[in-house]
Amino acid sequence: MKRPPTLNDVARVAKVSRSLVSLVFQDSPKVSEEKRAAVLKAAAKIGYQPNESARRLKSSVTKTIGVVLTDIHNPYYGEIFYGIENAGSESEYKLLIGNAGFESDDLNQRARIMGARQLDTVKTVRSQMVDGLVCSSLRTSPEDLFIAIGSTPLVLIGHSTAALAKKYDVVITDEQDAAKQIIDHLVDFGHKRITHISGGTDVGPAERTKRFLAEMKRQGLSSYAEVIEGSWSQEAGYNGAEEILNQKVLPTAIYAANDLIATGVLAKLRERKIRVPEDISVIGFDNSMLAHLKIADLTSVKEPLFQMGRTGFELLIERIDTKGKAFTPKFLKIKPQLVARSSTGPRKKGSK
Amino acid sequence: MKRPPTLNDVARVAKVSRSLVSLVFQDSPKVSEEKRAAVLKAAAKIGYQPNESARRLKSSVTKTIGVVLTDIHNPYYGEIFYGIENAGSESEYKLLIGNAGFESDDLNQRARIMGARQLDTVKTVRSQMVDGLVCSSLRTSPEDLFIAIGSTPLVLIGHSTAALAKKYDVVITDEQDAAKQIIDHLVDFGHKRITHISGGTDVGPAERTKRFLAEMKRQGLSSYAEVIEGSWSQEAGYNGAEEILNQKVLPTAIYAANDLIATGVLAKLRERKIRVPEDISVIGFDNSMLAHLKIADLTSVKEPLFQMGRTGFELLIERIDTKGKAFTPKFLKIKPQLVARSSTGPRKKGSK
DNA sequence: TAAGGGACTTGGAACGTTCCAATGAAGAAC
DNA sequence: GTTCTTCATTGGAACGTTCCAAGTCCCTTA
Repeated sequence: MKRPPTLNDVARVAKVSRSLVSLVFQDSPKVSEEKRAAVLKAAAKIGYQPNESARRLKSSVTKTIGVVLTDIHNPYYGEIFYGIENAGSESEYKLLIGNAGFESDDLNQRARIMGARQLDTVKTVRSQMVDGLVCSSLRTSPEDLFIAIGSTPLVLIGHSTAALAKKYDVVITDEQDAAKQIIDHLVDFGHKRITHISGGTDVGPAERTKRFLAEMKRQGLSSYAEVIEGSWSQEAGYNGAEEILNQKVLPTAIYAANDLIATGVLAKLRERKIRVPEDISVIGFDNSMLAHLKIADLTSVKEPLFQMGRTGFELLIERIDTKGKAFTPKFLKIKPQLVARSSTGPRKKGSK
Repeated sequence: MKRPPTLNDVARVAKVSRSLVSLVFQDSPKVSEEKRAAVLKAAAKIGYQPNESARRLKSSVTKTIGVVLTDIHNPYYGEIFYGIENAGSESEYKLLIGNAGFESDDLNQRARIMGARQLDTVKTVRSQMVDGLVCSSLRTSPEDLFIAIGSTPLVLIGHSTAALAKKYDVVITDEQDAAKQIIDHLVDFGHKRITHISGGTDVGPAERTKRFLAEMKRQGLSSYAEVIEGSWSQEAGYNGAEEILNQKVLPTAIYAANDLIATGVLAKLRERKIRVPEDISVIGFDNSMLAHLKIADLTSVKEPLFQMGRTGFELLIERIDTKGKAFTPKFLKIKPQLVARSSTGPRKKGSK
């Protein structure tokens, strides 16, 4: 059970000093080509791999960024991570991933448990000596976070509070612009009577509902706006659509708070033989793979998750490079993008 | 710009020795309650967090398992990770995640690039001093892997080759049983003429096709079996279904190599006003969220990914605990589970 | 021929832990 | 009252790296 080879082993084989080997692996320009080749050859021969832990321990700068994801299982965070990794691969930084766990469907539980687990994950990742941290949708209390994070630079993606935004950079979706694009798209098709099926009363979905109402008001359509409270599930869409269809005056368009809800709406409409988009237009949110499905072909709004990941990473690097200097935290809103498909179309003639 | 507090800082504040503080954080039983409380209090006061890098460096046993995922972005690996994490949280081990990148849609590229990136990731993760490694769907060459991995215990999940299975434990889906369950399910409904739309010619999908044909043969239905070559996309299903519908004699059931392909099939059948399951039964594979959708409601086979993750982790721990002893690598096949929904039903009367 | 300088190379002292062997203090046994 | 045992506590030596200051070598230059 021999231990893995170390710098010393390489040095012995290559007949040079420990320090020289270290320099070679740091890509230092002050090593002669001759020695460099000898070292590399010796390293390959005995299968040497630098010990990352030792490296981290010694140097104050580790060229490593910690990424705290809320739920690897969830494609939403996967997409954000995609953006982070994409920016990361263009830089000299390595990424260290920490997963906070798995989001429960029970929303009350979610906030409570996730907050604690996220905090643990932040601590764990930070204890590995990273130069900075990117966290997605953190829900910990600000005080706990301040202590856990110390002076390590931090960027938040996708969720924030006033207390956090005061100290750290934040990158989030521009929800106002999303609502504007959605309502504009429907209004362009002549729609007025629009019903929103919400994702619930949690902070995120509530914000979405609020923006919907604000945008309808801006368009002078307040009296046509209606909201049905739901949840992030297809059942919410299915039941919500049922409720809508039982009304005397039907809306001509339904805006579901996410794609999953929208598929529930489609299922109900299909069951009732109501044509989409001829009778009713349906619009979703996320532009997830569900929207892409030919059996759904859903108009949807693409949250700029990839872009948010990229921007978050870049912001962090900037913060690391200027560490120590005073700064005003940035609060960036990234604009989403509406993707039109066949589930939306002109308002049915004769409808009110 | 002060550095984070260390053991020494805690020791100074608590007025004890460095070693004592270390013992407290290792939950050693030989520390008096009195001192333990004092240390913990001091640590909380100055916000001490053990430095994981230093810890890893010193101890030969790190109680950390490295997990190499092929593509965090992909729910398939997410589900495997879920199982690993679930087993991990019950143990005393921490998890360190490495992501090999993102699978390209181009299958040729995929194998080549992914192999290299996976190898890098394995090296990176191993360089952090982990006690063992769990890897999902590795596609590296065995020789490279042997060198990169050294004597670190390793378990492979989801994919393997003869050369790898000779040295390492492997956990994979029981594809034969999956084929059996699918054909049994359809035969029970009276189906004979069954067409398979494959996922392509890569190792994984080819295996699935092979199992389909073998199972049809076992049932004495070889002459009714047909295979249409496709890919992991809804277009493959859409076009495959088109091809099927242009035939003189239609199959009474279509077995799509995964759920995404199956949704393409559904889209085409719906377009042609062919009823599912009354006219043709459709069955998918993965039991992904697509199968759950009310607009698809697809009978599908659930790959035991969660279970595979769990089993893989447990196997690894076993291997670590008996490290140094000779062993015969295990090759475990986990049985999948068929989930019947409304896309399959009795064979249409009068069809051949 | 000696001094100066550039280009490489090297030893030694950290980094924050763990672990071993050694210490001291207290009680138990003689 | 001495010796033995047990227990909690401690100092010191690693672990594999990096980084600094200090070489060494060889080539210029006066």
